[in-house]
Amino acid sequence: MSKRIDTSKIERIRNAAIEIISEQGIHNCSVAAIAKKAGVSVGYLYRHYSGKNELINDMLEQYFNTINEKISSLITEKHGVETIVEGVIRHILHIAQGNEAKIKFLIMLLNDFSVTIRPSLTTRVDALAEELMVMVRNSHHVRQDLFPEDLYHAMIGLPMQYLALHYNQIISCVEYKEIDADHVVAQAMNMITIK
Amino acid sequence: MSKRIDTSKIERIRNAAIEIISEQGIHNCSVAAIAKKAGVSVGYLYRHYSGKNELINDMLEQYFNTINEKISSLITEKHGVETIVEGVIRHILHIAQGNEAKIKFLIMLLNDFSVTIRPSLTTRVDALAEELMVMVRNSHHVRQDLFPEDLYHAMIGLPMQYLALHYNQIISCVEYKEIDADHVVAQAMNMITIK
Amino acid sequence: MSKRIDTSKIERIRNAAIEIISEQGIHNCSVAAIAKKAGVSVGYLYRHYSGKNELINDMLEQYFNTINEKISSLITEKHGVETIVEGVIRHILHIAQGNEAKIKFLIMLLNDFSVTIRPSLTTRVDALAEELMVMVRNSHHVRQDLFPEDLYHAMIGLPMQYLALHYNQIISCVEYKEIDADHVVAQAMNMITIK
Amino acid sequence: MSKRIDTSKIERIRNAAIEIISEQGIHNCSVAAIAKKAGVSVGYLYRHYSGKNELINDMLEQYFNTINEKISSLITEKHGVETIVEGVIRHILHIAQGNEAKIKFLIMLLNDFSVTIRPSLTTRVDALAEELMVMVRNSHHVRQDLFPEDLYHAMIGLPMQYLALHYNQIISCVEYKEIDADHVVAQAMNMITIK
DNA sequence: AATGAATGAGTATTCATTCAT
DNA sequence: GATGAATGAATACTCATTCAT
Repeated sequence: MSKRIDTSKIERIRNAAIEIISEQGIHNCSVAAIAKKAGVSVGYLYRHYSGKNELINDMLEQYFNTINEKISSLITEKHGVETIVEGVIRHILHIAQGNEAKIKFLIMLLNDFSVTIRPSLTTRVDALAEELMVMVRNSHHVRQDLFPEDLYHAMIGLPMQYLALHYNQIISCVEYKEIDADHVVAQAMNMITIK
Repeated sequence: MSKRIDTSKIERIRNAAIEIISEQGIHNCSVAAIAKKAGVSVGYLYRHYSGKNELINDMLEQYFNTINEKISSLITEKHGVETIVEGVIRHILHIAQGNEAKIKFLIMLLNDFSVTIRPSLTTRVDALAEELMVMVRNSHHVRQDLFPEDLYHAMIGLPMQYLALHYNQIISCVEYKEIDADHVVAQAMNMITIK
Repeated sequence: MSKRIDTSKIERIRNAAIEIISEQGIHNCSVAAIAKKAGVSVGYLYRHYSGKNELINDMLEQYFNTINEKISSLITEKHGVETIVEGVIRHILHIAQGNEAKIKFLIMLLNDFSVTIRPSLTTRVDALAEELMVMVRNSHHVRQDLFPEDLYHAMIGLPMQYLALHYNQIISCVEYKEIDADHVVAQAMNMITIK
Repeated sequence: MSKRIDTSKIERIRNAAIEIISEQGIHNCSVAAIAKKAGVSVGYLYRHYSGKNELINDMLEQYFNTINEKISSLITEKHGVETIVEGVIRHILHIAQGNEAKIKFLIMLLNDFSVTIRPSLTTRVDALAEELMVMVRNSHHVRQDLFPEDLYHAMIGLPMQYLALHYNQIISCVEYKEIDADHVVAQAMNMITIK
């Protein structure tokens, strides 16, 4: 083996970070704790990230980009807006089933206004939103008064909202029920399609 | 005046706290900074709250309860579900205009899963949800397949989502546009009313 | 007793700092070690100094100023240049006898060019130098080609040089001999008086 | 060429080290920074020096020895004490003009009492001092009450003192003036010659 | 009751040193 | 021989909490 960056270590760092953050919040998540959980030295972490902030921002960008890639691939596959929205919602709920921490991390960070989102991420989201808006204009079943943000809410905000409620339990009756993907998709459709 | 707890001091503490937290996040908000901004001694703060956590939880409960009270009063006024949903949305967006920090604080805390929501709050929300569900069942215009959480999302989650996007700027084009309350209300209606 | 800044604690911090620094150097002198040696908490230290740098700079200024004050008082007492130079030399050697660490600290700091000397200190030294230069011009026994820096070297640099050699032992034969104040004074006189 | 230690690399390491140390102090000079500036791997550095301390001590010895060699060669050339003292002073000031870092490094280290000077250096200095003292005893123009340390101060301490004041700017008026070698030599002569 | 001085555990980050390649 | 990735102890500094006044 040549001396090469051990990607599994980086992966372990990321996993450790989202697990700790999703359970204990950004504050209460120390670099030392991440390193320990990842089975990596603190110094190693700092050789790959310039600091805690960069690590978190990188992860936010990377994980959000998995959603962006899903959107991208659905666009490439020539699906219609409705199918794309449905696909993204199911994708997000699917991730949540396999890796609760990942989605918790995303929801927490997107709603922590002390975190500054990188321009590179915004740019990418903007570009996708624009592509989708073009499709909207060519679609008969989709409301024509939609804004890019409406698509964002239908595809991403809505499923995340359902998940957040599931996690924070502010309505207790939701507790152990699985989230019904069909139901969330139906609500999203209500938001974007013509009655 | 009798020797009573000086509510104005408590109020100042709360206001100082949400302002600092909404701007800099929970972890960059020190108790000393809150006390200083509130013009109160650190010791005073600790005589009324057992610690930083209790202060934050108290505030979360109190501020969320202003929304609950709005719902309660609308129910008392014998409005229908749709009117209530609309009223709550407009209420939230109205608060946001007058006191951005308050809503930012609520959004941040409701999406920080390291914060444990007090049973007393959950109980209250559950009770209101149940009352609303009863109204749903008696309403012809409202979907009968709704769950309590759907009402929550329509009334509270949705406007907060619009605000969050406004604050975190993950779609940049939303930047300086004011949030259109009518549009948010319309989307909420799409979610809960029969087409 | 009223709540007042405990000056003895500050004094203990300073003493701890010069002792550690004079023995182990600026690097190798940690804030924690200073606090521990002073019998004070780290937090206490930080309530009085904005950081390690400020502490060190403050001490440098304060200790150098004890020399400045000596010069000042000798000027006020209407002594001639030669008497002043002699007085300052004896003062420095006297301090060294009672508190080796203090002088070691001063010598180390004045010769560590990574330490930036505060303008307030420079200003004071400049002013005293100017006063002395006026006296020089009115004195018949003193060389007229002297620069302010020559006075500095005669009064301060020279005794400190003798002490430094005593401490660093680069000439071993000096080792246990006491520094002969008369000898140092004589050398200083050779530098400033007319043959 | 045979497999021999690559002296140019060692030289580069030393040059890198004094440059960084003279600008930023010992404690802000990391081994990694030295190696990088020298274009050498950290591991290479450690194959030749047992650690940072040894590197610094070696450099101190080597650079101080360039002065010793100057003294030695002047002795060999049969110069008198006065000529030797003058020669050394001019040598030091000359080095300072061409390589400020080298002299700064020497001054800093000689006045940092946490640095232990190696016996090998002390021995050499003592030997030279003894040789010079013999010359002193045979010279009519030179004071007979001089100690070895007086010679040290006249030759080495004094010019370094002038340079230190130039670097630390504790008297600001010295700022941009070049150091006048003749003046320093004259002061040294005042210290060692009979009036 | 009210204050804010004092504490010290906890944090992010750096860097001398080692050692597998 | 050379390298530089990896380590983890050490450091400056912060801040929730306590308690004497």
